[in-house]
Amino acid sequence: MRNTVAKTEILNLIKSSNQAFSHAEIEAKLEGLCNRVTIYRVLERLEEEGQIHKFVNINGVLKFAACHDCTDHHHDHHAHFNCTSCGTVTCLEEVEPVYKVPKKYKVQEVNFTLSGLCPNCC
Amino acid sequence: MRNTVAKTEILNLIKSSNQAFSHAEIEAKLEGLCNRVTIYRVLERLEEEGQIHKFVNINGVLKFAACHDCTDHHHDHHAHFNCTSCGTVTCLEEVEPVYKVPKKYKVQEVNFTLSGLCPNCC
DNA sequence: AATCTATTGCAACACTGTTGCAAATATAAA
DNA sequence: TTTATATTTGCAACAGTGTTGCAATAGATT
Repeated sequence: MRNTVAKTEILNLIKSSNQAFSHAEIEAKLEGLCNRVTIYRVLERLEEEGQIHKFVNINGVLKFAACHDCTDHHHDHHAHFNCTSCGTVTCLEEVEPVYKVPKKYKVQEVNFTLSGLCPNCC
Repeated sequence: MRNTVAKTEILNLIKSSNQAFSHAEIEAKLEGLCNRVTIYRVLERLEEEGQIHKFVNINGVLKFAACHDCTDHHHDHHAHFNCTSCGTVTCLEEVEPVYKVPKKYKVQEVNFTLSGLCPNCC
């Protein structure tokens, strides 16, 4: 993947935080640095590179967050916390659910999103 | 809540299955019985009544499914399985994740969605 | 049958995300 | 440094999901 201003800025933004960002939030932070479509495409490539991972928040919106212990692709199944008051979504890297599914299902991905009040809003 | 044809049909549809339905799927099954906005509003009321519960699937789309052991509101935290091949979403009533979150977070809801291949698509 | 209130249909809208295509630009090679 | 080329970008247009206001309709109760 080529090095471009858009890529650098978006990656810096995401890597600098343990929060997950939506496309709209990234667009606001970039203040017109690039077109909105470009943001979608950069996010797609960063995910393919394994630098970020994406998931759906409780409102059905895609969120993007930095990968810390991933190699070429996202592989851990940590939980995310979605605050219903301030809207922030945080990676809970240390929280992984334990569960047991009937063998007839072949599980490939896991979305485990908790919601409620974050420490700031409690 | 008043008894209307739309309410009856939508509730029958959802209760007759252990699958979760999206708005679009319900609209297709009802074959023009009522307006699409009505479907959204009936679903909203059925959820308030505790007859169905809703959650977001892996594509960010709302899914609605019957409540079996709920009283006035949905309160269990069972898993859902989203098949990436046929798109169906199934309630796994017997699967509940075990996890531990730092006390500073106040968890109110849980969305635990597994995805991969369902028994039919394996 | 009359009344009141909940429900419905319609139109219009906001938001999220995607696609095709031409123009611009990063990178590697000459 | 210039050239070549494949990637990236901007633009316009679009599809899908979900929401709102308002007037018309239809349950339920009297």
